[in-house]
Amino acid sequence: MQNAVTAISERTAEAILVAARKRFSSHGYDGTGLRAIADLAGVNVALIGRYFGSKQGLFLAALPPTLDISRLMGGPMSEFGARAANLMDMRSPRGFDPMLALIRAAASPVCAPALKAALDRQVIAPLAMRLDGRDTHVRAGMILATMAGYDLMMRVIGIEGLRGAAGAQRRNSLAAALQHVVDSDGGPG
Amino acid sequence: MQNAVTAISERTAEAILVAARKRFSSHGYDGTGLRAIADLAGVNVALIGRYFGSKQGLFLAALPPTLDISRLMGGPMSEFGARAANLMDMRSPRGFDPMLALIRAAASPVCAPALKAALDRQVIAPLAMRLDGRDTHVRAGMILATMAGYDLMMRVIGIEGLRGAAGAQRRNSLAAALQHVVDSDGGPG
DNA sequence: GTCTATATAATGATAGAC
DNA sequence: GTCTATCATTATATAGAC
Repeated sequence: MQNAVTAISERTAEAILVAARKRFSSHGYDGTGLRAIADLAGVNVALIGRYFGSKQGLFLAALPPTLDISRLMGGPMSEFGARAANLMDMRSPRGFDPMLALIRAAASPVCAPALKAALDRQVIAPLAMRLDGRDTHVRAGMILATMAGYDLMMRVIGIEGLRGAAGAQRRNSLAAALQHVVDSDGGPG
Repeated sequence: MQNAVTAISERTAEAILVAARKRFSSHGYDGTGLRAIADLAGVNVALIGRYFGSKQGLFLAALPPTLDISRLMGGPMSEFGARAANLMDMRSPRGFDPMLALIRAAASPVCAPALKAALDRQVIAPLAMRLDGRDTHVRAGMILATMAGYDLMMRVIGIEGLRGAAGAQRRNSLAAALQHVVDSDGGPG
């Protein structure tokens, strides 16, 4: 099925998306130029305009679909903290990482609304549904906030307090913090 | 005391710093142009170069000195969670906010090292010293991560799970999460 | 489907008049 | 101390050749 305006090469579009995710993930939205993406994808800059219309269009096509928490949800909630901490620890420091992309792109006012919509629908809602007790949406928000804050401090900024410690200490601390939110019923402390 | 190169107006330098903090706080480092800062400060663009050398020089002069946690530390650690949650809730949505500036500027590779140094020295170290038990630096890192993640999700992105809830629920959830890290001794789960 | 070429605007930075 | 003027560069976006 051909596009109405111009013919489309599926592999070119995919190469642009892959490059865009890498670049947005490592340099944020404002810090990323279309030329850098095009070079990384090995295609001409003009093709980005042809395929995605604008920089913002490319961002919308690249990032929100990657916010998938199925691996996080696979298992009992009594082990959520440990499971999440292990998943966050296993990721390679290089390449594309949806959480890093999210953190770095959030700085841009043009990205925040799209991220908000995607997070509410694809992360908060399903996560809240798995929580027992009160204030499930607030606690789901706190879980996401804890994971994002951990990545911000550990991987984006790299504070010594976290990076200088043993991996087991980090995992334990993160797992405990997450599990505490899961297990709490949301009532006042 | 005059500068070696050119004469200095203290009030002009301060106006530039104030404007830079506001702008970096709301639009990040890459999303902020020197002209926007100059306009907001009511001064000429060229003066920024004269006073701070470069955009990076201005950032280094503007942001790190504002990372002050003395108000957070004033009081017993048994009430740290509630105190922090209240402080984070009281801030006005407008104007300069060091935490928002930190979150939005961290996206830039040129800013992260300076932020890391400032956070390690001015936040993690004094906070870890106030914690009892084991792994004090990791837990101090988790406390900072939780607060930053909360602001990222609540104020920068504004996910509905947090923003759509009553203030008391948010404060309780944040306070409980922070206090749990303070009270834990750092041992495994 | 992909390219060259370009329009238009904004960027950070600096030289030098006043 | 502050300004005008301008530099070289880069940005996003488009028109149109092939």
